[in-house]
Amino acid sequence: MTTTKERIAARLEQAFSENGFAELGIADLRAAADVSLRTLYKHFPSRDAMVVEALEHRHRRYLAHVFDNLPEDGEARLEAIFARIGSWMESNSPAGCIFQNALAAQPHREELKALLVRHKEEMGRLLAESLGLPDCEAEMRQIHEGAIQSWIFQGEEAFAIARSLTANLLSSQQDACSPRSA
Amino acid sequence: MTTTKERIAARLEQAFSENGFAELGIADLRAAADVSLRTLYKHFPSRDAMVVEALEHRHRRYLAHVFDNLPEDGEARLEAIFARIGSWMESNSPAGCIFQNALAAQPHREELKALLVRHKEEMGRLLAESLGLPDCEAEMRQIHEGAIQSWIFQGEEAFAIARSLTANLLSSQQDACSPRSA
DNA sequence: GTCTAAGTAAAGCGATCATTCTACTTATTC
DNA sequence: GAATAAGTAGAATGATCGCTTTACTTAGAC
Repeated sequence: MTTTKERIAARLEQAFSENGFAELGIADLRAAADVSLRTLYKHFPSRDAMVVEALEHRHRRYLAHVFDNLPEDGEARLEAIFARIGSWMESNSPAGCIFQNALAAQPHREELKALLVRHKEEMGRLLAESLGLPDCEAEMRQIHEGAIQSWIFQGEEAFAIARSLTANLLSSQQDACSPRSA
Repeated sequence: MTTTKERIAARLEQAFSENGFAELGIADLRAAADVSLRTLYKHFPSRDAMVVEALEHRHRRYLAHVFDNLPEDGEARLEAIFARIGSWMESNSPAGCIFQNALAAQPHREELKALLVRHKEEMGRLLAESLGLPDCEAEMRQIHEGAIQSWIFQGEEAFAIARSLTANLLSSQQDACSPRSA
């Protein structure tokens, strides 16, 4: 059972991801949510709250898409992860990472920055964990970030490059990943 | 001699980089530019044009900051490049890459996307060239992107990681960089 | 069958938006 | 010293903004 609020959040997420956070007014969001203005404000007290809930919804959906039911084998897993990220961008992110886009629209809102940081940290943690690189969270965070942000101008090639940068990382630092202060 | 238009463009660039592109109205831009409304519109026919000119100004200034008078020695050069990018972010980009932020605010404006692509491609080209990796433009574009976009949540560590990813790239592919379809 | 909760449609609110316009000042040039 | 160009200050415009409110409908629960 999906509640009304969840259904609205899903539609808001999609609307924001397609059009960014600056151009959509309440009238547009209402139309995208396909509810009356009164119902919209009943579940979300303000436009700012709609942004937050859309990001929360996005976070859950992205993690599930990338990490649920990954293959056991290490090499196949590396392959699968970047393939899934690629398919996500293709079908869900025509304008890039919506956490970055939300913060770009309101750079002084600490709440949005906190959501961005939490999202990116969890991605780095799960990526490093999934690939057996427990000491390379920061590296994986950064390769992930480079891949999805480059996708806008690099296209699918971005994920092949991310895979090869990750392979370099695996072969160069099989034991320790930390000596970055060199 | 700097013209009035250049002086205004520089101030608009700074205002946009500090506050993003969604929250600043014409009144704010006028105040940041420190000119009258009439003068502002005399040099820039619309708010959209102000955004474009600010990005053009940014592009020139960033390239000069990163690539002018680099050391000859290869290792020192690698060091210097990421140090300069780091100092740029520190003092010029409190909210991240303004090309990405401008497009995030108006994702359907092809003009802004074209400016972003041109900027990122030129960065990849000059980075690869400077580091003696002529076949690794795409890789350097992506490492650069990962570094500056991670800076928001990763801080200065992002540039140490970018340096080490670049070092991995140098040692793994000293001759050819292209076999990405593996 | 009445009560309550949750929904629709849409008018109204004051504020703010980008842009244009009027009236005036200052500096330079011929 | 008149003409021109480039500047200032700020009022006016009509559209749009986020949000609230009124009036009405629908569907179960007891």
